[in-house]
Amino acid sequence: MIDLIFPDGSKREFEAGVTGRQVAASIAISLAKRAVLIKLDGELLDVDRALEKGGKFEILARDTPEALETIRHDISHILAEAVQELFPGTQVTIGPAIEDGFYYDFARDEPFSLDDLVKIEERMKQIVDRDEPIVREVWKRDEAIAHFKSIGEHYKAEIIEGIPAGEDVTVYRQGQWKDLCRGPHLPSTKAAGKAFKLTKLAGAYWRGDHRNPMLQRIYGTAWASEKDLEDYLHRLEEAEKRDHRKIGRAMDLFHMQEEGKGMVFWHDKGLTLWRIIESYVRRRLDAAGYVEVRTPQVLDRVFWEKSGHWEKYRPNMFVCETEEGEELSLKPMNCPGHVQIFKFGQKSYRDLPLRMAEFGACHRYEPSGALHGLMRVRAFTQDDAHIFCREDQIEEETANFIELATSIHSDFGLERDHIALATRPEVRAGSDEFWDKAEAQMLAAARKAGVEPVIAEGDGAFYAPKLDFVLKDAIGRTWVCGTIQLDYVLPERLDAEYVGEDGQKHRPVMLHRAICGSLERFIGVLIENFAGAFPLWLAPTQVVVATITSDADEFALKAAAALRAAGLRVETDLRNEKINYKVREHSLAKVPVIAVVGRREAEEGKLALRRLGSDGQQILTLAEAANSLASEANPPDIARQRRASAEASGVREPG
RNA sequence: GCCGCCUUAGCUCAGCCGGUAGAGCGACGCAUUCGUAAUGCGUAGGUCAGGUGUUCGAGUCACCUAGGCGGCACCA
Repeated sequence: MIDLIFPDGSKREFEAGVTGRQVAASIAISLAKRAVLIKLDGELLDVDRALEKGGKFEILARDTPEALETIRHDISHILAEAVQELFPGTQVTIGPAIEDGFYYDFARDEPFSLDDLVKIEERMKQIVDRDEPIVREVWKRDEAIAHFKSIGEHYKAEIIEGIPAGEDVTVYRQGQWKDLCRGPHLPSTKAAGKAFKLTKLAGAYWRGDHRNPMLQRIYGTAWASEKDLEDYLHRLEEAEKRDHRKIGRAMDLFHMQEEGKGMVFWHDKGLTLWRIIESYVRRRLDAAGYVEVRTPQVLDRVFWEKSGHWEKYRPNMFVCETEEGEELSLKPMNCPGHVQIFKFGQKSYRDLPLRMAEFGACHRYEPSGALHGLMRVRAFTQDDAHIFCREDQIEEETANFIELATSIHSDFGLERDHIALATRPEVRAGSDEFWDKAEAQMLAAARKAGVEPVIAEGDGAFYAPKLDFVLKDAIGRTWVCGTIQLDYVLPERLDAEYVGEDGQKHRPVMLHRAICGSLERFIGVLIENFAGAFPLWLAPTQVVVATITSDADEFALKAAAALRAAGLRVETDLRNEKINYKVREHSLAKVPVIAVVGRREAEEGKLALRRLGSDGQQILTLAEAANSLASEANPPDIARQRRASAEASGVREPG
């Protein structure tokens, strides 16, 4: 007999060998019908699996997250079955559930086509209709290897060969088709449902290693219901509309072209956005006690040899030669330059922490396949800084940085999803003791700032752990913006030192940190976050003064001048077009405020303000409009200052 | 870099079985002065990404190159 403990805490005895479905039936027939999986002591099992031991027991229906993942996994198997039916000779490899769906990797000489995808999808639906029972079988490891080899499934055989000898393996059978799989699965192909769609064809290396052969991966999405599927496809469409490459062109922010792969041509509107961001960040850094520097763009090879980049990073560096035979490299990063400034003259412990910032233009030769709009480029500007400090200052500096970065991200409307602590990678410099210490320091600093980081195992830089800021945008997608990395290595390599209280020379520690990451990428993220509809303080064009008739031209020009004098970025639209047309055009261009001027406004000296996304209007005098828009257009840090000083002066006032 | 797909007017896209280039938007011109998301008419605009080949004939077929897109690998 075995004891099963139900979620409500009640306990019941069952015969050993009872199945989840039988247990469910003992409670209610309807429950047995709905049951697709069970959970025993946290482990997911097939609903028809004979239970050999007792424990905490839960019956899962189709609408649970666990079932959804299993549905996706089932459908990847159905995909593999369909592919092998339609394309005999294709070898299967692996096919897991992933976020929003699943994929399956196949080995086949002939590439699949998009038309094949349609056929495969039809066949998959037939397999679901066939209602093939999905049955778990336990095989001897060696028999399984022999079996899969005999049917020409060499990748499968290789996978099983990785399983320790003597262990049994499980094989799931659906109809005539079998696959090595740990499970669990739903009871039959019908249970997987038809709320799925094959989405893309892609290449992927066997076992994720570029030295291995390339397989063909078929991606799909799968959901518990048709409605969820539709919602997902709709979300995809919405995300596509936000694509920064599309919006960047539509809003005339930037462009890229063939001759400058991975390089951005910033147009005036895009650069306006850039300048706003840069000056905002610069103000925040000034206020946080940073100094700003600028270091050379191109430096002699000798320099990079000393820093270690020539050896480690050479393939990613843009190198050039001069007539005189010098070999130079564009800087791929700013750190070695900053160390030179630190080393210039003598530094004392009194100078620490020294927070050295640079909006540093860097060039990296990224593989062509990695380039992606503004998100991954070859020429970019980091909002970089290095904090030179003593070891006992690491914690406080890191905690302060977390606060600063958090505040800046939230000013840009980006919510934090989590902070990741990236720990020691497999290939690394330094002893385990060093890593224990460094990881503990970063963890303590995060906690000091009130943050519990999510551990990202093995994601650290080769020289030290780091904290990465994972932000969430308006539609829930996450982006990594901002990082802080602890570095004991570079100060050592480049021989940076300061004189301590004891009069002796000491090695400083370096904290590499960025808040936006690269300005290019950050602007890309902002474009997608706001779908181009920037808040007033960021909008490249804040106000368009649009006339209804040419009688209002003179006043419109006067109004535009007055708004500009109040510090706003203003354009005029005096074209001989209907106001409907102008409103539509500027709305599509995501201009936050359209100031409409007709004969009436011109006579009364007023503006009719129309906000993007609303059809109401606000009639204000020119002076009122200039005042209220100008104050609304203040960057968040300046707005806070104004509020604070207003409050301070308010306190002093009597009464 | 690797696998697959794509590249036609400024933009978005049609173009069948190979027969010599189309639309909408935009631009420009004219008319229109019209109160909150598209006024009408007209005009111009193309070495069909580049190259080589097959063919009487190539936007269309084949091959090569480049760029883009989707993944993979990469992102010290």
